[in-house]
Amino acid sequence: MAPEFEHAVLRALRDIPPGRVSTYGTLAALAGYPRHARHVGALLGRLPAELALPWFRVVGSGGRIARPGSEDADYQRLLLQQDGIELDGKGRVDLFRYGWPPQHFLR
DNA sequence: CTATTGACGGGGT
DNA sequence: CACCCCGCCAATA
Repeated sequence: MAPEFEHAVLRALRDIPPGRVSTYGTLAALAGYPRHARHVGALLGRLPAELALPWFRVVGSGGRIARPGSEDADYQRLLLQQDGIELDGKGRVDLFRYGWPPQHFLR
């Protein structure tokens, strides 16, 4: 992918406030690349751990953690909880409550 | 050139 | 919930 894409996505990623989570699709859009959700996932997947970026604040649509069953998924649940985020019984994040950016437009 | 492959997203049954 | 199907788009085979 173009370096510009990666830079824009990482910038949007760093801008997710602690205690909030965004989604692959939303992050792509925020970065200026709508419809590139899959590419955001691919990028996060190959981020060197030493960069210490908040990759764990990104989940799939519906607040689902990616690749259920994987070690990354378990680790992500832990990091999210340490971030002050409560997961529901099925291990999902309530995006209406923690989603970034906020979208609490009722009626 | 076509086919396949994804840390994806929606919609339908 | 389980599947199934389609759209998406860059990289790879």
